[in-house]
Amino acid sequence: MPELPEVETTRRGLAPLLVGQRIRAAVVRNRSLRQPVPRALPRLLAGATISGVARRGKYLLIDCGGGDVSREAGAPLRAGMRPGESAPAADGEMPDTRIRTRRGGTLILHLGMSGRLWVVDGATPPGSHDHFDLVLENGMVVRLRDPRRFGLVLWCEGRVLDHALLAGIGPEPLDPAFDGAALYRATRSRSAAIKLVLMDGRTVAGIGNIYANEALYHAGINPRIPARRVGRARCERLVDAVKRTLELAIDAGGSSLRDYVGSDGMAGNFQSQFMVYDHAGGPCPRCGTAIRGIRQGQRSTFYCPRCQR
DNA sequence: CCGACAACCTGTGAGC
DNA sequence: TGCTCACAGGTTGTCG
Repeated sequence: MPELPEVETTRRGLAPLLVGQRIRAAVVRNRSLRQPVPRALPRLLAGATISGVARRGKYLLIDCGGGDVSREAGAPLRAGMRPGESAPAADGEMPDTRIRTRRGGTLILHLGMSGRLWVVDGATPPGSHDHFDLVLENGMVVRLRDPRRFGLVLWCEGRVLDHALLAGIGPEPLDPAFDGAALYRATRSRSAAIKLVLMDGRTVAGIGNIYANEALYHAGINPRIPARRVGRARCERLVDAVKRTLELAIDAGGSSLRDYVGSDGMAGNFQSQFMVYDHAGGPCPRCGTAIRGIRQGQRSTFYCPRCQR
């Protein structure tokens, strides 16, 4: 499910619901994801205000930097205290401004192979693979479901783009800085197949198996060609195809995000526009030749042997 | 530096 | 029906 278009679709769905909201609690039911969910996460998140929902590659970044100035950091909400109400300062003392300004940080989420974020109400019982909840003061719950547990839930203080997991990622594919010249430069030393290099996050962020297959089809490039042998003009074409494919998929709401923000949420339907992915043996939409299915780097590759040279 | 491969984990569908 | 196997949208680490 989650490649860049699905993560972006999720981001766009969540952002208007989350930005400006205060987090009441974080619930961790299973810490064993790709990396252990930090033990301190519930403490760090409780009381934080969400100031933004961003994306880098396939990582979702929930900015909790909005200072929590209405109650003392670390102090639990007292029973009966209304959300947003200030805790009274200890008798006679001035409130300590140091602890009233939250340090802030970013919640880093990755959906792995099988992760999804849902918005449910607080009464919805969690399923067996619902590992993490973000409970908002307004009662909404953002729930992470990830059966295979290749996903991530991490916390980062300071500049999140410098985080070890993000620092080495290549340019955003939809950024103007990712152009034919950039891809050409990045591939000169790469003898691996162009499809594998395209899926390598250091080359460009967020291109997974589906969209690597689709973009190479649209560009008319054989996925097995060594990257360094893809010339200037073909790099231009490939970048155009990557951008066009991703934008179309985002417009379609991703490839299979169903009900991710409740029962009336968007249902992505980009699957219906796949030209080659999962179409082995079927006819090429352009020339009718049978789509070929092969293995590259332990992933399935699909291409038209006639249209892609 | 590069590339090939295994590993992490659960669910699903095909074939017997 | 039930078993076994291959494979699934991602990433990281190890080895040669």
